[in-house]
Amino acid sequence: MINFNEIEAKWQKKWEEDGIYKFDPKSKKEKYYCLEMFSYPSGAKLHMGHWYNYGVTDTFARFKRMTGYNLFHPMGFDAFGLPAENYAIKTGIHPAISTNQNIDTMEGQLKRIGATWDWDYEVKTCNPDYYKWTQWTFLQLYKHGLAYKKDAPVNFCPKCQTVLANEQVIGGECERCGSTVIRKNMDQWFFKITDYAEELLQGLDDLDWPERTKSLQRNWIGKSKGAYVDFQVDGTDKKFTVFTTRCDTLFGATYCVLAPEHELVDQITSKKQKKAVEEYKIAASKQSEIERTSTTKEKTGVWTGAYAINPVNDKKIPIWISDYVLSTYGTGAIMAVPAHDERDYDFAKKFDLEIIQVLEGGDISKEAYVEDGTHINSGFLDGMNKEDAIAKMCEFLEEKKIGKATTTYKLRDWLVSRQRYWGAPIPIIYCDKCGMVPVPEEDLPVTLPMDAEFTPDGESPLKKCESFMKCKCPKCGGDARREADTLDTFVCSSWYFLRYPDANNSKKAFDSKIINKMLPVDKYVGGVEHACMHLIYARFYAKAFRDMGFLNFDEPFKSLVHQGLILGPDGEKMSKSKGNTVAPDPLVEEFGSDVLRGYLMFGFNYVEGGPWTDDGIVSINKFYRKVERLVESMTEDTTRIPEIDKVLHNSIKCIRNDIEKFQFNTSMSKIMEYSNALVKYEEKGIPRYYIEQLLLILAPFAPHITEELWAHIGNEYSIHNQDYPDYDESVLVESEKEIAVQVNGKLRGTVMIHVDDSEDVIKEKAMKNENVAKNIDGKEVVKVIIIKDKIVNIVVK
RNA sequence: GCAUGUGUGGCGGAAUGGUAGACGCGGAGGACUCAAAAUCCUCAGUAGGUAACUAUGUAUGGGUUCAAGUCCCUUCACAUGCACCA
Repeated sequence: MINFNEIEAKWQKKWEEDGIYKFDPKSKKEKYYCLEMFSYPSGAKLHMGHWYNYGVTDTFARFKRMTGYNLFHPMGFDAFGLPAENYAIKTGIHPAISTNQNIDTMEGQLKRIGATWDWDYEVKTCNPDYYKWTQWTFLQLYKHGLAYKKDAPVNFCPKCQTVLANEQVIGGECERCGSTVIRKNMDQWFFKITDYAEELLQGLDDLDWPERTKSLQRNWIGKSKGAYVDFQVDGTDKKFTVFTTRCDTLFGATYCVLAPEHELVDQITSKKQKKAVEEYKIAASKQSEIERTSTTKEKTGVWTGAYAINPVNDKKIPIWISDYVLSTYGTGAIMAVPAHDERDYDFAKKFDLEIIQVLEGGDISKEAYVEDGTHINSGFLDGMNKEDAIAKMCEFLEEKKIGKATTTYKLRDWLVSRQRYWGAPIPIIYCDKCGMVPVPEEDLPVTLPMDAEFTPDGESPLKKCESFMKCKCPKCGGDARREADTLDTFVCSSWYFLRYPDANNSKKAFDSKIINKMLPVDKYVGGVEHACMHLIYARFYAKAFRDMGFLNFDEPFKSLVHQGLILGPDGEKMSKSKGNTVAPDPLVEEFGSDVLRGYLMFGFNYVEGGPWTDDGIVSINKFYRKVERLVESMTEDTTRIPEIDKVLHNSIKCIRNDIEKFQFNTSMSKIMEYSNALVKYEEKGIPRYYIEQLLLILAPFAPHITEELWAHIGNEYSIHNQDYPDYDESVLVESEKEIAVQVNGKLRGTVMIHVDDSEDVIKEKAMKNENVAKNIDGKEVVKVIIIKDKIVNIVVK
């Protein structure tokens, strides 16, 4: 019996020495860029999720390799970030040291998977030779007006002591530590991702991505078509603009609401209302985001004492402020149509404001009518449906120059400043004379100092590091200060897939000629949790750098797959606190890497995942032992066995088809079917050809075992350089076939038919079947449906 | 509330509108063995029947079709995301 661990170590060493998986840029074969999301070296250990992601995807990569592609399959580390820094704060070990230690351990563990990664192209984002180019990408965005600094209300996590991107705030809480995020005004760097909102949305349609992920991104981008409408404040020359998706209901607008933060509030508030308004504003600002946006909360608000003029009927309508209007969406001001909007209805009822019905239907004395209906009480819109009324109203507004059709997005610009140490410094210099000056490209990288004090206190750690902060202005040469914030780690990971194919280029971030040939990534595999962060940022980067002329493509990931989640044996998410984690390492020790990989492929639907079972892995072990036994029964007989040929070719056909769909479980089951067919001939001995085919079809699934057995039967190294078996359709054509016979759609029997049988013959055979005859006896045959090779359905009355 | 996805044996999970439950785990029976392990063979959705077979069955209720796990509509449950988004 083979000792799986021994042979795995042996072959891994040999593969590495021979460099058999090294990418050949000069190859004539078509490239295939297979990429897993790179790993974050926070914990020192690889977990089951890594194995599931990397081990299984490697089988796919190997299959591509054996089917004639020039495989490019790199791996690297997303090495900057908070966890490493927090770990450092706790232990006192410098993040540079702990991160590199973690990377070393993880590399060792990754290598035990026996994957086809080409480590020559490895990328570590915390190395200066990488973040130099991250900084370069920042400068390009800056140069093209896509990076800007702004004093703005931002999400601040009091525990992590840093600002967060919108994408990192989950339900008002910090994505990392769960603290309640507070809002704070700070001077921050942003990337103008909103410039690409429409393109990011449109581009989704053509991507081979899971529907769920596309829907998450669509949702996040949050396109909404509507109109701006200007309202004059009565008795003044001031006006404000509202955003509405239903400008057709303007005749039903009986009041307006401004967000408490709206700039006009102070200017229009009457003396009498001043105190109430001030108090309300203070109360609103004290609330956390969660309290403020709770849907169950009762409506609150205060009248400003001012009136606006409804532009369609010149009616005076009161202007209120309320926290149910958000300053961050639309214009921070709304027109309220209480008859047809639930929120406005609640508000109007509470404060006894007028309600005018402008759409037919419902009973507005009880609740808001939010369905569609014919317009009433709406002047020139009366009798129209929604679409016509919206069009007509937009026309009216534009003609009168008091509004226009527009589109808004929920997507905000990407906030990239972080008041943390372990990240790429932002390459900007502040000079008293010249102002804000970008670091010249030739001065990159702006090196992260190793001796900074990084205990967080709300200030950027780098600010306290004089040796870092002090510099000369690149323009005038005078004394200047550096930007003390670092870049969000998502910036580092927004372009790493562009670096890989040209990873060792010391002159440029990447050579466009190479990148344009090697990208887009053909298959990208990773967790769904990145749907609205990494995956949207990376798309933005590709589009921005296309517009700068660096790239000739704009969608970095043509085809995307999310692996499911491997749960604990109890069906719950694995977690240390629940004590239900299953670590891969001991399993590799016990069964070997091929067996673990095998179970991960066979035991789950890849995109769904599911609970771990120990029995499952044992079954794969059993299966590979069976393969070993079959190999032992090999003979040099050269005869062919038609019965086995049929199973073999069918299996190959199914596997080739299923692997493309990431259906490793069914692929494995087809290999099992084939080996079951061989078992029948085990005692007589199995001809060499069938054993070789077995090893070849299994090779991407169990790379070490098949390599060993391939050598064992005296074949030339390496099995992984062989072509993957193909099938012959003609072998699959059967002269005789059993098909089902139904009577009125119910199965009543089966009959053997011959390929040459005419429909009449098939019909006759079907009718003659004993049980079928019994079921149609005494009834009138209305119709006989014959689907060749599949089924006969006899319809009787 | 909105969006997306999921719902199939004891379990993991299969099924281009065409014989539901492939493959595997677990289970029962048998072969080999002094015995066990390993291995091999057979059985198995559920109910009834010795059996042939019959009924029933893919969350729910309806529909389209000669034929529905699959397509359409209703309801329910679970998961994920967004959420006072005007």
